[in-house]
Amino acid sequence: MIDVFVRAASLIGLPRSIGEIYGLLFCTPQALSFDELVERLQISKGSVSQGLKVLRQLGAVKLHYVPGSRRDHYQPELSMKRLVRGFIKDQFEPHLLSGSQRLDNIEALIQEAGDEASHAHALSRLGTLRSWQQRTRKLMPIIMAVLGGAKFFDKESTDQETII
Amino acid sequence: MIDVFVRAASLIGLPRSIGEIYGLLFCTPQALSFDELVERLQISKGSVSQGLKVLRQLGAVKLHYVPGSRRDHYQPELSMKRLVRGFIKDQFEPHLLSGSQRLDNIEALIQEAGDEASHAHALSRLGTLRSWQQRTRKLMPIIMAVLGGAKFFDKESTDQETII
DNA sequence: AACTTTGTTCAAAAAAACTTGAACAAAATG
DNA sequence: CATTTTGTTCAAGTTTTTTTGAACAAAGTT
Repeated sequence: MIDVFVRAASLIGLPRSIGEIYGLLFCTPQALSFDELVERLQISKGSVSQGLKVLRQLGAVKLHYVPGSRRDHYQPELSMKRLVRGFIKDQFEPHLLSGSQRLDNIEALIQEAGDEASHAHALSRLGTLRSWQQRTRKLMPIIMAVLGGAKFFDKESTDQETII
Repeated sequence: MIDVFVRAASLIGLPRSIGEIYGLLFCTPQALSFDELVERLQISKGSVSQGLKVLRQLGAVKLHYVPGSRRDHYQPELSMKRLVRGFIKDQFEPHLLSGSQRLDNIEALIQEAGDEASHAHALSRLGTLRSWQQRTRKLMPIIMAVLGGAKFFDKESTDQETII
């Protein structure tokens, strides 16, 4: 079963160890401590520390207080919506934001150099990029809405425009 | 501008060279031949060959016949919808399909071993995985619909099957 | 305060991914 | 049919990413 998460992790560009950690937490009934992860997965403390750091950043694991123990215990986030949101916030949004800036820079560069004809083509392609970016932005909230179980697509509102 | 595509490529787990190839095709007004890609990007024939192979598989480039030339010429796919569809078809769907199988295998394993209590927990988590998978499946056509502007979600068919 | 427990950091080692280039195949040309 | 053009394949080299483990910091115990 852990293997499912190792594959999923690699699918979204995360290292094997992170898949293993989340996978074990997902499978295990109780919250697990740092040491238990190291021991049961047979990976180094360094990997577990780094892996948990990333998983916390993504919001994929939560700290869970265990009475009578000084160690941190971890539980997996089980809400798909929150998992996806964490991933998008952490991995996609930064690129989208810096992307806007970069496109503006490119526009400036186009103005500076090049002949008439290539100007026109370059601007046209820049327009394509901008439209892609805009559509990506529009898509995100829709994905979140679908995962959240919101009822956007019922008989009352079948029109796409009202959805976006 | 090519840099934009190099970053985008690495974001979705594709190597730099592929981003460069698509990026150059995207920027250039005319279709480019194999040789022109090698020469203008200063990368090896091997990389260009491999890169074009992947881009063709993804449907991200199209062959473009140039009269009087024996060489293959390439043009970029500019429709975001087709680009995304190609990516999903090639990179996601195989995982989803094999994932279903794998989950069935896991269910069989759960039946075989383990005590009463862990049984219950394992089955519960398996259910979570199945629900994630199902929601992912439902999401794909919605994404396509938003990108394509097709009106899939009318009163007659809100069901996923009719869309695919 | 000295000692133990718990977890982080980071340089070096190991593993994985990517690129190169030479050998090879396929098809057109002379 | 030999030769040239065009593109693919794949083993070896290079680069990048991931993992390890030892040194370190922080905080709790005795």
